[in-house]
Amino acid sequence: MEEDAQIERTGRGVEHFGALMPRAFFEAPPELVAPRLLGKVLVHFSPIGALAGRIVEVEAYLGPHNKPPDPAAHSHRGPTPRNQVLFGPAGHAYVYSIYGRYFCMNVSCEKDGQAGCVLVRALEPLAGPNTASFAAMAGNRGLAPGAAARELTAGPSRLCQALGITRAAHNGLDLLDAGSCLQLREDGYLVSEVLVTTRIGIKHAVDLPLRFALPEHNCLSGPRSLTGSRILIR
DNA sequence: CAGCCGATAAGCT
DNA sequence: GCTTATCGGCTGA
Repeated sequence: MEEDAQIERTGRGVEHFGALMPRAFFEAPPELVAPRLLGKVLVHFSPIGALAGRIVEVEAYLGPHNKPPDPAAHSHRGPTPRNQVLFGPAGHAYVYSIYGRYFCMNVSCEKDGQAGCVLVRALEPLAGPNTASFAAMAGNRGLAPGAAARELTAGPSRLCQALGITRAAHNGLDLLDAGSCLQLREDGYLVSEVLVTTRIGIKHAVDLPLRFALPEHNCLSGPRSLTGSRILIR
């Protein structure tokens, strides 16, 4: 079973999810990386098969070198055992547990030595209804195979649950390595317009416009009343 | 649909 | 000892 996942992540069929993303894409400030990460594909080559989603909502968290600082970021007070991945090279997974029950996944940004990351807040499941992959993601969430897509992956901890992402298995993994079971890929999906709002669920720096999403996508998390401005990218 | 609330434990001071 | 980048169930409109 694990062999199947090994074969699938490097062998034929993997190109279905597009090409591995380049490291340089992430060696930049998170507020620039975050909007451009929308539309990209997160894949987990799990023991039960490939589980994937298209990124539709993210938030940027800035490293302590920033002026002004970002007190909402885990890296705000410098390196600790928990957040050390954020101070390492770009393109790695920072997975942490929250409220004792859930996980959230970030992608490290900036070059080695500097912190900064993008929190993945929502995905669109890359598997249609009535597929085995969709049923597997629903099952991971404790839902019936016919559940709505947004019930699977709208929310940072929901998407970790759906894809089977955990701190023990995935924290620190290189997301840009063909041998990793967790990867970021780009398949040519084009994003032209991005919704910009304040971040969700934080107590500090609540007014910074660092949440980015595909406008009116039905898999977004958070209150629908949260409005913001729109920007054009590329 | 919006708003409130409790669960539950790691991480840091 | 206190905080917390969440979720799901409940209430009331």
